[in-house]
Amino acid sequence: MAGQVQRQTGIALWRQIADRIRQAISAGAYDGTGMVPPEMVLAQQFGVNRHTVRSALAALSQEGIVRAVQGRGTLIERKERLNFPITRRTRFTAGIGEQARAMRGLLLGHGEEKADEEVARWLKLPPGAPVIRMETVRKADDRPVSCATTWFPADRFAGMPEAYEKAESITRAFAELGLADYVRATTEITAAHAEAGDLAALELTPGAIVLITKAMNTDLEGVPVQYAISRFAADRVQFTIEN
Amino acid sequence: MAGQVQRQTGIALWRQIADRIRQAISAGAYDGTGMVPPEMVLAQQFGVNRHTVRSALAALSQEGIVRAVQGRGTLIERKERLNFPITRRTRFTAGIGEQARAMRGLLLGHGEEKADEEVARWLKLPPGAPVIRMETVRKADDRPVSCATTWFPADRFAGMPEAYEKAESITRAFAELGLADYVRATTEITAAHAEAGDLAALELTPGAIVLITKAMNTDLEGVPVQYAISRFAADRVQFTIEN
DNA sequence: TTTAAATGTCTATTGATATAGACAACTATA
DNA sequence: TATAGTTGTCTATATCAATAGACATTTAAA
Repeated sequence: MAGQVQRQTGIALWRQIADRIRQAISAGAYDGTGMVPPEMVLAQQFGVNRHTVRSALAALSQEGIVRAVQGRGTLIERKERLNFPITRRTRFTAGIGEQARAMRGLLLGHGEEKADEEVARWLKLPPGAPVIRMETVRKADDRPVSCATTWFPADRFAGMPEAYEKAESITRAFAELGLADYVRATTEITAAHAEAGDLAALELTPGAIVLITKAMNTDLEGVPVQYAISRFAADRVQFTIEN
Repeated sequence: MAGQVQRQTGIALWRQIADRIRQAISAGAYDGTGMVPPEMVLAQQFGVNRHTVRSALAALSQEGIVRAVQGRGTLIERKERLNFPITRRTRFTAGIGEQARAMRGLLLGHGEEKADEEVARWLKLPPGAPVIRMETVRKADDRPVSCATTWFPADRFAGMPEAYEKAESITRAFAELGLADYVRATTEITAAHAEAGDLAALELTPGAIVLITKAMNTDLEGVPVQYAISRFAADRVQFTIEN
C-alpha cells in the first residue's frame, strides 16, 4: 500500500486515505496485530502529514471500524463484509446464514400509489396500476446493510406493509399473505456515491459508495410479485453470482 | 434533483455536483433539450454559487460528457451506459451486441508465474502451480470500459497471450487454442474508489467509482479454465443478472 | 521506575475550495 | 439590429484542507 493518494481532485486526502485503510482492514492486511500501523508510519506510507492521517483515522473511528487508544495504538474493531449470493432463490435474510446472528428488516414508511413507467414495466402492470410502496432498511446485528424501496401489486398484496412490519422479512410476509414460494427473476447492479438519504439510513459518511440493485421477483408461474431498488453500503457487502 | 450537496465531508462540492449531473444525464433527465440547464439554474437547484457549478461542468467537459458553447448553453455529448448481462454464457464482446460498434480487448502485459493462494483456489489448482497472467484493457468504440488481470492454467493455455493479442477477445483466443466453448461459473461483485492504476487504464478522474468483478469460467466438463479480476468504470456500465 | 513509543492537543502557515459581484463575449430570436 | 439569455473571465474574500512543529499524556516494556 504505497503512497498513491492524489491531490486537487475534489476528494480530500484524508478521505482517500480513510478509504484505503478501510479496504486494507477488510482485506485482512493487519490481521497479525489487530491494529492499524502507527500514525507516523501511515503518514510516511501515504506521503502526507501525520495530521492528515489522523483525520482519516478519526473518520474510521466515527464509523466504528477502529478505536484509538492513547499510548497503545489504533485497534481494529470490525472487519467483516457480508456476502449476498444472487440466485433464483435469493433471499435477504436466509442468504446470510452464519455471517451474522440477527437479520432484521425495518419498515420506515409505506403507501399506496399509481405505478410510474419504470415500476409498471418491471412488474408487468399497466402504467398507473395501483401498487404498494414500502421504504425499508435491513440490518445485520443492528448494523444497517441496505435500504430499499419496494413495490408490490396492490390488488394481490394489500396487507404487505403490516405483514412485513410484523415478520421483519419479505419471505415471511409473503408466506403470511399466501405466497409460499417465489424466485428471483432479474437483478441489475450499478454503483454510485451515497446520497443524503443513504447517509442517514445506512449510517454512512459522505463520499461512501453504494451498490444499487434493481431486482424483480416472480411467483412460480413467472408472474411478477415484487420490484425493489436496494442500496447497499459497498464497504460492508459483496455479491456472488453462481451460474 | 434538489439541493442535497453536503459540506465538510472531504468530497468537494464541485465533485458531488459533477457526479449528480452525470447521473442525471445518464438517466435521461435532459433528453428533451439535449442540454444541461443553465449554470444559474443549476446553482440555485444545488444551493451553491455559480462558480462551483462551473467547476463541476468543467470536470464533466474534461470527461467528454458535456461541451459548453458560449452564448448557447452546455450540450450533452454522451449519455450511454453499457449493459453487461451476467449468465452462464457471459462474454465480454458478444454480450455488448448493438450497444457499441467496436469492442476490442488490448493486451497490456503478460507473464508466467506460480499461482498464489487466491488464484489457486479459484482455478482449483495446487498452490504454486504455473499459471499464465494477462493484463488487459477492454474498449467499446475506443472508450475504455474495464481493465482486468486474468489467469489461465499454464499447461493447458500456454499460447494465450499471443492468441489474445491477435484475436482481441478471450472467446476467440480460446477457440484458437482448441477450447470451442466455455461457461461462466461464478461471479463476485464489489465496488470501490478508483485507484491510481484504474485512473490511467480507464481514463477516469480521481474519486471515480469502479465495479470490481472476480469471475471464474470453466469448460463444459466444469474444469476451471480462467480466473479474472476486472475493474469497470462504474459510470459507464451496469450488470444484469437473469436467473 | 525509566524510557520508548504511541496517541492527544495546541498554534501557525499555506494552498485549495467556495462565495460574491461585475462585466465581457457570444448566440439565438424578436 | 437590438435584446435577452447564456457562457467566459476577472478580482476579492472567507472557509476548509493540509502541512509543520512543539509538547502533553498514556501505555507497555526494559
